Amino acid sequence: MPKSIKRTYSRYSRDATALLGGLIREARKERRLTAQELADRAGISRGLLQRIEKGDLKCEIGAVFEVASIVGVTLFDADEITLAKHLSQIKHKLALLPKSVRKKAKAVIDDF
Amino acid sequence: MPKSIKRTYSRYSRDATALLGGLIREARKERRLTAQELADRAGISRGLLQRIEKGDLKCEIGAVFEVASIVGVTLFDADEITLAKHLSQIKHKLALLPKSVRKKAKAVIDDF
DNA sequence: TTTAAATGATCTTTATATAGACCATATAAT
DNA sequence: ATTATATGGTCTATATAAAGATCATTTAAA
Repeated sequence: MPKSIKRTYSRYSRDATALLGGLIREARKERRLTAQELADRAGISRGLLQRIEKGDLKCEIGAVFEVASIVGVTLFDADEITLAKHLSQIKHKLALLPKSVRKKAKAVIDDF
Repeated sequence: MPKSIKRTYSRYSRDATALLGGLIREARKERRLTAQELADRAGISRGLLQRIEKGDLKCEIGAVFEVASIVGVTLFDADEITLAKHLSQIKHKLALLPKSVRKKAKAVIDDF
């Protein structure tokens, strides 16, 4: 990372991450798990769980999804079977699409 | 990070991340954007976009959500208004919950 | 078929996310 | 009210994610 990373995030990204974190926190409390307990189960530190629940955009998605699934917050509101089905469908559809996206070589000069 | 991080991920986390990446790739191609173009728009490198589309669990969630929203892949299948509403609802519900989770001080000895 | 472009992969450098420890505060239960 | 505990924050060391460059391969279009 040569130049320091200063990403900008859209409102949607910020809201979505904050909502996900809030849902996780709510689900954790409903299940009466302490932050430390949930962090242990997910194999992460308590500090990272705090950031996830706060909606910090700079957490790795794997850790977020792991915590979410432990407390029952599903992103695709899908059970495993449905999720796997969606996954195979996507792979199938992607196999049918062109492998690479090509731009038109030249713009059409249509106004002479 | 004293000890090297070797996280384990559940099948759900892996599938969900892979599905999300696949949906992003599909949406990108439908919109006829090259990987470089999408990466530029999201303010990330092409390499990171590649990992996101492959379903790499170790990408920051902010970058993933940003890319997803650019190509129109919504996680909460919610427009911004609905998302904001959910967000405020969550905050409200969290305000009503106990601030900290407490364990019962002592186990009940119920078998004498 | 030819060719230019898109993709996939690898490597290096550097910024940074994370673990783990610590401390202060808040708070639930006694 | 007291007290033990959960939470929130800070700090340091270190593993690692990301940028950017490069190269090979694939592939869509001419």
